[in-house]
Amino acid sequence: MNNTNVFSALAEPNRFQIVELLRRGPLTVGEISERLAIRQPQASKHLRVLLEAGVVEVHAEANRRFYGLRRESFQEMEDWLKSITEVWEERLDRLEQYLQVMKENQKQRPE
Amino acid sequence: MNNTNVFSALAEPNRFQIVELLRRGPLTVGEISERLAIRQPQASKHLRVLLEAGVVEVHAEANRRFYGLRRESFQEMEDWLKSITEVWEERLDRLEQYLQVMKENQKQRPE
DNA sequence: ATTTAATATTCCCTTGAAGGAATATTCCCG
DNA sequence: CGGGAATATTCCTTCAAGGGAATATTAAAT
Repeated sequence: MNNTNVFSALAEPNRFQIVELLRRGPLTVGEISERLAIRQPQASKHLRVLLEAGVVEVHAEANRRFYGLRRESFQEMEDWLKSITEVWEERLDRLEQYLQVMKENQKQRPE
Repeated sequence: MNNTNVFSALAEPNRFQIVELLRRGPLTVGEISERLAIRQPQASKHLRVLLEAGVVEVHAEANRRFYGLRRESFQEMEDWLKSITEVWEERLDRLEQYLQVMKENQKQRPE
C-alpha cells in the first residue's frame, strides 16, 4: 500500500457512503443511487473511481451490474496500518519489560 | 470513523509520504521539507491539513515544532477496517462450520 | 426489430485544492 | 532591543474533480 488512489477514492463522501452501503453485500447501481439519493450517472461515475482504485469489484448479471467490496483492498489497508502501529506495540513491549525489570529489582532490595 | 477528512488528508502523495516519514518518530518541519524535497511553506501547509484531520500532532520546543503521528487516528482507522472485514470473517466461520457438519455426516454414513 | 430498463459516457461549468513567491509571526540569542 | 532561524500565513494562479443534463450502450422482453 503506497497507493494514495485508495485514499482519494474514499475521500469523497458519497463514495465513502457507497462503501458503507456495500458492507452487507453487493448491490446494483440502481439500488446504490436510490439509497444514496444521488442521480444514476453520478453513482456510475463514483463506482468507476472506486473500481479503478480497486476498492470495489463488479460482476454483471444480465442487465444489471452488482458492485461489491473487494477484500484484497481492505486487507492491504489493514496490513499497512499494522505496519505502522506495530512499531508502537514494540515500544510498549519494551516499556513493559523495563517496568518488569524494575519490579524485580524492588523485590530483591525492598526499602 | 465516518471522517472522510482523514482519507482526503492521506490522499495527497506528499502527505502520505510525510506519514511514512514519521513512522519512526516525530520530526521538525525543516527536516520534513528537506527529506521530501519540498519547500518549507508547502510542508507547513500539508502538516496543517494532517493536523486538522487528526492524523498528526505537534509539540513545540523553542523555535521548532515537532510533528508526530497521532495514535488515536490510526486506531480509529483500524477499528473501522475491522468492522468491515469482521463480517467476512463471520461468513468464513459459518462456512467452516457447515463444512465440518458435512464431514461429520460423512463419517456416520460412509459410502 | 422495436421498445424498454439498467448502466455508462460525454460535455460543460463551477469550485476547491495545491504550488510558487512573498511576507508575517514566533522565539532565541547576543 | 535588534537580528536571525524556524515556521506559519497570505495572495495569486492553475488544474483537476465533481455535479447536472443529455446521450450512448447493452441486454432483455415482447
